[in-house]
Amino acid sequence: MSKNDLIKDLGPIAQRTMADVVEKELREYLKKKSFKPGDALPSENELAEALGVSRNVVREALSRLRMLGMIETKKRRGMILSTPDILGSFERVLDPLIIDDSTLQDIFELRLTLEMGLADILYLRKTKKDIEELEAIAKSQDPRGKGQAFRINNEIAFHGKIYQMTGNETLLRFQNMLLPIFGYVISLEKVPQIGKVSHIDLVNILKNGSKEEFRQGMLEHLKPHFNRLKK
Amino acid sequence: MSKNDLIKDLGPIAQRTMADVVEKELREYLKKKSFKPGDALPSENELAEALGVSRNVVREALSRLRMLGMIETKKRRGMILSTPDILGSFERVLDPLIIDDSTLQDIFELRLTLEMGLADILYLRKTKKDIEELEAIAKSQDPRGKGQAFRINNEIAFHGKIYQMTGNETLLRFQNMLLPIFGYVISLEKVPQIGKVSHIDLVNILKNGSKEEFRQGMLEHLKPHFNRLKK
DNA sequence: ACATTTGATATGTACTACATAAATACAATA
DNA sequence: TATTGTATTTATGTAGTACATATCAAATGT
Repeated sequence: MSKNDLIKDLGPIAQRTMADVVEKELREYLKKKSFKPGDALPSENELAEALGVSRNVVREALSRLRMLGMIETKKRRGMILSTPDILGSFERVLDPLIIDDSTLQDIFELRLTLEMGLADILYLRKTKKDIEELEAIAKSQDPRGKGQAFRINNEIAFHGKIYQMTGNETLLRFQNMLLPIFGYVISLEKVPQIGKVSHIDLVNILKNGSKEEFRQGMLEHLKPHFNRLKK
Repeated sequence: MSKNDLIKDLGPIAQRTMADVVEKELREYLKKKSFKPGDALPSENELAEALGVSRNVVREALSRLRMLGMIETKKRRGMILSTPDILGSFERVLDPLIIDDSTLQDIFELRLTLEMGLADILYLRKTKKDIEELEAIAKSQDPRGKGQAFRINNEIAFHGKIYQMTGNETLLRFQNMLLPIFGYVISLEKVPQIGKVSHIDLVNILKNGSKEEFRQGMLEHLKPHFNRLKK
């Protein structure tokens, strides 16, 4: 039996450190006690004693929760529970360089999916003012091209504006975080492909067209990217 | 001048601890050195000395990176860089109870957006076998209802299967993580609303209908949720 | 050549010590 | 009385030491 087979069957034993255990323990503790944001937590010493570990270990666990924004600490005042920024932790990890190819591809598709699903909420919330701003962005795009950098920035501005028009702050931030990865995957292609439907076309649809037309237009706009997908 | 005005003008000073700084420093270090997964890192002592902080602080920072899956540590062997599970950290924070209402609403909309955007990739990858499995799930739903719990589980199974059919592992996991929040927001409503298009209808469209028909069907299916959205 | 022992090394954990910030109480002053 | 200054206490932030443990590598023995 080869070593690889063994690894596959057994796998490495995930040896958890005390910090891992304490982190989990604390998380469950917070949940069980149903603390609300702003509530005070026991002191580090109390936690250490209660858990039977050194204050060191407790601090490592707390450091993690602090990074996630689940708790805030103030000197003397102690620690208080707070509402985490759910995308904050995401942001830290989202670097094309450290993510494996398969996941990169998945995220690429995730963004395409979002883009295609936006129409309904977009049509619910779009305002005249927003459309005008979007139009300004679309028109600032010189058809003869001002170089690669400008084109990419314009692309980002346009699609970013669309997300912003949904009025969904989380969605906007999320897509902003996905951008580097999207850009990275695209950059792997040699020849930049451009869809038949331009930004200006999309703006015009937004002005006069229906949701379905917009969705169809977006699909055409993103066609080169969809064509890239593997079956 | 009122206290609130003062807070608005000045705001609290965000005091960063050494662990915060070191975490950032290490992250940039890893990036700059362009380490690849598997590469060995300097020891804790070396890092502490180089940064001019105690090993304690370094460990708190490393503990965070370890939680994110960016590094793995083995005794004596030292630390190695690894590819983080991008959704892992997300999972930790995604609890309806600790997320503020506005973000909950955003995530609710995010899932609706995904659902509406799935059609293209779904039609690219769907197989006959998958559709049969989906049909089995849809048919297991007794129209007279077997109680709330069953209905919810069936709902989850059906939509989960659709995500799985896209062949996008990240997307599937992502939606699984969004489920509790989706469920939570729905549970706030008194009367459960059901769309005109049923699961079985959707399966039939998948069998014979076009992408656009599917999207329209999904919209009808999710209509009650869309109606809930605020303009 | 192979098995065993030994030593060195990096992480994991514990403990101590002290600086620092902040809340509280209390005294002092206008 | 209200504000300001001072002292005390307390919890976090940081440093440092010590040691257990696992593991790699080299030395040793058969």
